[in-house]
Amino acid sequence: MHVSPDELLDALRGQGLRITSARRAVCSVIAARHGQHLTAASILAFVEEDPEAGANQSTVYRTLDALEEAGVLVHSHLGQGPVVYHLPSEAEHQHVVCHSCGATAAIPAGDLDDWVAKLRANTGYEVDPTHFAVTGICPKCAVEN
Amino acid sequence: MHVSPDELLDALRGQGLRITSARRAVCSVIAARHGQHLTAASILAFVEEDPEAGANQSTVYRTLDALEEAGVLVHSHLGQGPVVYHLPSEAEHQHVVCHSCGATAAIPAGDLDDWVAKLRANTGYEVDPTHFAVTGICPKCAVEN
DNA sequence: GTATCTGCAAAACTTTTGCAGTACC
DNA sequence: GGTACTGCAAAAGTTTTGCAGATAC
Repeated sequence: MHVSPDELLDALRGQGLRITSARRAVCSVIAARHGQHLTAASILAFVEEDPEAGANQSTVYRTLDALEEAGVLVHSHLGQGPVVYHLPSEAEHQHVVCHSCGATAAIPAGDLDDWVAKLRANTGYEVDPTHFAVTGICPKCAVEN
Repeated sequence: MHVSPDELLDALRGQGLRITSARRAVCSVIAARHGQHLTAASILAFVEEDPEAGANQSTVYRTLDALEEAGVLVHSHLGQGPVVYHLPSEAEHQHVVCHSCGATAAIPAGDLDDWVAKLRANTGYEVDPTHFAVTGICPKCAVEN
């Protein structure tokens, strides 16, 4: 449930990467907003808010890539918009996006375990069903139309 | 299995839209390449190949939107790249994209029917699992790593 | 005749890249 | 000290938009 910036930084260190103030700032933002959907743009905005940290857009993207490479961050595609980043522990859910109102909901990913196993058996593919959202119509919009 | 350009054009007419040479050209391309994954860029390229038709990029996008609005075309997100367009009858499958080599495979969508029903019962969402692809590792890349 | 459509060009949006300078280890 | 990292600015790739002129009905 808790993730400290240090755990993220350690993961970078573990890859032989250097610890810089920009990376510290990005990791702090991610750890502090644990559980939220963060886009690269929002991470950049939070980082820029901190007067004594700050990081450039490209540095943010490069840091996010490094964190994914280190296995302590994952991203999901929610729709046509930008990618959102999560800590892997939060990835154990699937996103549903209403294509009418844009609302998103989280649904358990465990329901798909059987399907994933079947797919592995039938096709050899090992899939991650949470990487992309699923579109649909939310109950509210279904009633209205 | 067969879709004629006229069926697509009729759908546009049904929405009170006008039939123009640009729309005719786009519909012909889509009907002719039935079963293929078409991006807006490839549709544009095919349309431009026809010396006596032709359409501008923005017209192609606007026509694709109109066809989706009319319910005779759908699009799927295969990954980070551009969106691909299908006729709805072809949408009854799910795409798996290997995040290592980029290969895509089609898998039956019917396997997800139970999950879709469960989701409807539990959350009220009516989802379309085929709109987004699923990422995974293909058997070949799994062996190599 | 008139509302709709088209082409053009430019912008919007997200992400990537090249390069010269800076900072970590 | 040397390699890795950063910032900047520009580009890349896809999609959208504004607007003046053309076209379908």
